[in-house]
Amino acid sequence: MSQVTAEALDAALRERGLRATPQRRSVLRAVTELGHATPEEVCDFVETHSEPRDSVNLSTVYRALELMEKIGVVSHTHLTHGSPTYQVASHVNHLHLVCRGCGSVTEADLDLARPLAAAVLAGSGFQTDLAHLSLHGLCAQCRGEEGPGSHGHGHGHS
Amino acid sequence: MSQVTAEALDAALRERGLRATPQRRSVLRAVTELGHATPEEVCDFVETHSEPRDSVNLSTVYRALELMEKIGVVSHTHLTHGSPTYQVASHVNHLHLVCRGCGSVTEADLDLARPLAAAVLAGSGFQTDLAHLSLHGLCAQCRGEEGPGSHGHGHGHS
DNA sequence: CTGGATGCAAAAGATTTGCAAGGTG
DNA sequence: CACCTTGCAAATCTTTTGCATCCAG
Repeated sequence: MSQVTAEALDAALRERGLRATPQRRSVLRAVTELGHATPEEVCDFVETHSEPRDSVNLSTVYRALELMEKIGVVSHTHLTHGSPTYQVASHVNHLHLVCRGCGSVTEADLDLARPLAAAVLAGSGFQTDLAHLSLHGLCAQCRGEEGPGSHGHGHGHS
Repeated sequence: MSQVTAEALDAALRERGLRATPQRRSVLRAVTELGHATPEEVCDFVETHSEPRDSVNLSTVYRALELMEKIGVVSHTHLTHGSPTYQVASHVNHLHLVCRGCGSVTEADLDLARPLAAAVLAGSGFQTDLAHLSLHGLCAQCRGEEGPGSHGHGHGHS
């Protein structure tokens, strides 16, 4: 399946004696539709796409995200300096390419990383969790702008 | 070069009209000796390994780290949820393997990731910055403990 | 000397926690 | 009905800023 449904969440929760609540479903829906989002973005999304009375408290979002990650429904990655971003687990068979130029996040086939994971496992006995893998660098567009011939860093920019 | 010396820092700074100060050298030394460290760890290290009067203020550490990253002397990675960790740039030919079990950080040869970087570049035009690459997962030891037969975490699936 | 750098304290964010009230099973 | 969840507010932590003072060049 390529989409985590409310029922799936529901089931996963009950399996563990946890409760299926409307807030948790809202959070999951937000993460699903946003693709990848920080706790705050999730909060905003829910607030925007529901009746005012259906908004979810930020701390509840944090708790829901942490819980859903624990039961494997979502996973998180560090895209930038600030907050971590969450994504639905079914969305996890992609590498995340985070551009330090424009901040964009694109995806690539996870299979590309399997050889690396295999090599690391063979060499160090370390089992890579591919769901958390994100590559930082420059997207095609920003590469053009920063120019290949430059001397490197030091371009003032906060 | 396999080690960033105080003189190298000095030079890199002056080249850009910036000033070489004892604080910046202390920070660099801390990062060098610690291998990888958060701003706070750097601060603690300096405080521990110098006369009390030579300690560096935390905000100075933040500023120094940011500056040194900009001029390419150090680079940072997100090892865990919390603070980012910095490492000297010359120390960058390693992959970081971050264990979610014990929190340990070990290293592996960066060359292992070059094929991946090449594939991503070819496929998406995205130029991976290998200096920022870290893999999350379970180290050999923790794999043994969490054991394949355990109830595990979110291996579930969607 | 001059302008960049530092320390300090306060400001701004991000995340967590305690607890009473509310809702799910 | 029992107990997990939520909302809210306060407590923590982390990172950033404003400014007067200090020091490298």
